[in-house]
Amino acid sequence: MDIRELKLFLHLTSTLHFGQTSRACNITRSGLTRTIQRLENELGEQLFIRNNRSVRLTESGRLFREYASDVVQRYRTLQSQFIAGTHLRGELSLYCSVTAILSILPTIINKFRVDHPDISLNLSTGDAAMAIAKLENGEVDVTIAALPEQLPPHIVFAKLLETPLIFIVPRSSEEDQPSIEHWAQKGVIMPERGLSRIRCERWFAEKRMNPEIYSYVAGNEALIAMVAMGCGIGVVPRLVLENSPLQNRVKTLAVEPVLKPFTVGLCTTRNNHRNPIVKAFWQIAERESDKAPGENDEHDPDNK
Amino acid sequence: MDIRELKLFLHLTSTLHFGQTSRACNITRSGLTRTIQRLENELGEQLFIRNNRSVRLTESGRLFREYASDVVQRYRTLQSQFIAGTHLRGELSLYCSVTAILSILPTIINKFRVDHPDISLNLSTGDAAMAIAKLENGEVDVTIAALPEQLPPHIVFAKLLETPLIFIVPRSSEEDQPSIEHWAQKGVIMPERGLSRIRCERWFAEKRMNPEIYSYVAGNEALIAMVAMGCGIGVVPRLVLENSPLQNRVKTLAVEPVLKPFTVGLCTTRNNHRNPIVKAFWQIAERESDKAPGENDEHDPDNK
DNA sequence: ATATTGTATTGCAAATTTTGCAACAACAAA
DNA sequence: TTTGTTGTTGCAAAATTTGCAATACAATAT
Repeated sequence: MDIRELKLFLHLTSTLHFGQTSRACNITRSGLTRTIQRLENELGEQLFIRNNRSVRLTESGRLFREYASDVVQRYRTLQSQFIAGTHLRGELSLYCSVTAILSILPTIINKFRVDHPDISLNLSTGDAAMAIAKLENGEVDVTIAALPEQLPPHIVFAKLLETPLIFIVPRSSEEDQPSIEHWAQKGVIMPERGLSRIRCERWFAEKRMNPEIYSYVAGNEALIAMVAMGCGIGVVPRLVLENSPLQNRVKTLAVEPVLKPFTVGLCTTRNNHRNPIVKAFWQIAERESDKAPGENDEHDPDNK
Repeated sequence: MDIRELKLFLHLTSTLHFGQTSRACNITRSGLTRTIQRLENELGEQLFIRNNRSVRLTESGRLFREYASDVVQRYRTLQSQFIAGTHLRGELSLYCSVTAILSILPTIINKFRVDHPDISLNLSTGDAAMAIAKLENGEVDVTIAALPEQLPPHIVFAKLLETPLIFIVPRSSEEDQPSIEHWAQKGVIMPERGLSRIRCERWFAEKRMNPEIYSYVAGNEALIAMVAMGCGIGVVPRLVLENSPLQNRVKTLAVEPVLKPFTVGLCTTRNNHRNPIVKAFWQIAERESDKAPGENDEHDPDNK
């Protein structure tokens, strides 16, 4: 019964929906089921009354929610106390994907600079695919980037937000032919590499489509530009599109099923995670993302 | 970072001694070391400054002690709330060894009867060696008895107190010949079976002594009587001796090393542990034993 | 100096627990 | 009936925790 499990429980009490909570907290549905079963077992009390159609909190569940919420709150306080004890001074190097910079980063950094004026931030940006490598060879302390398909075991990850991956087409195109099949024949602008590419290819593969690749480009901005110019259809995180100067030159295309969304979060190595400066940053980031949950969960046919 | 680990940490903050805490909490020293390391790792804060000679709480440790103590306290409250919710009514069957009856049981039962007047208690006593079996075949709900050498995995145990196992000899014996060797030659009154017998035999084996067995007896009272009558030397839990009407007819013999003490505690099956009536009893028992820690830890060369 | 004792830690393998995937079961909607 | 959604479970892989034995280290005794 650790903090993580309490958080899972709390989230479930708010959604009353295993699927939603499991997606929001990046755990499998079965994992969540097992966690709840474990809690119920340890407490010897049923927390939820549930069948496959509805989930309801029991009276014991309500008592336990009070408890869990108190403990989580108390734990946050403890962590602040740890940090408050020492005046931090030094340097923190961050590596971020563009998606990250456009969303949660400004809020975090503002707060961080106020709380820790004597820590100088060293921010670099680049391909999210490099993030883990940069952590591993010690080039940076923390990264904010999309959660990769496979996370190495010695890396700690904390989700900050999620943003859907969407198809975009030129705005000026014929209104009467919005089908994916049509566009896939005309040409696809494919990301040179990275998660979007993997997800995009997998999506076409699952649809058993064999799209015409018009070109490979590196960087989401470049991709949007290509699409805006009418070269074909492309895939970008919605967050990037919303912040692009070209956003009104393209329009999104609804597809079924949706692509697996991007999960953006903090990453660091287990070792770094103990560094007080990193801890301070981590804590602020988590707190800020809790405040502004941004775009969360929704849809995911096979639940990751 | 679950309740058990917090309790271990709290105990260690009070003893500042890994050996003592590990013995008191029935865990190996290495297990305790690992637990503390785990906590420190998860928090990213050093909790104790320690070398092989001294253990000192750090500032972070003090903060964490506050936290741990709050959480443990809050957890107790939660459990009371669970129980307070329903008025319990029914039956609870208990099986106790004599050692248990003589020590903690009266306190527990008094409290229990006040808190749960509508639960009728069904108390039976007998050989501690039968305790586990009686749980397994469902004859009783809970037992209070000495911790056996090997605890089956589906049995839950909660330590209540510890009492040393001591050698006793007739009081009227010659004062000038207190050596074990001498007595071992004169004759040993051996328990017919059970833990005392195992411990006693092991003790002689480790000393490479081959004592003369005068007789085998069943039951500690019988054993004390035999010793009092001058038939030889024997072994009993101190708690039993202290409550024996014959206690001034025998005297204890200090030996080196001491025998491994008896650990008396609650036992039930995992299943029973979820039963509300059992939970109620369990909770009161734990609370009462915390209040009156009785005779705790002390000596144990090779740490169990 | 050197042995001895008491104490915390660590290597290692065994035991236990947790996890994820895939299959399943239950129920509702089409 | 079929289809889709949702929570649960069997099973095996992965990760964690545990205990034992060995080690490391400091203080005391020899």
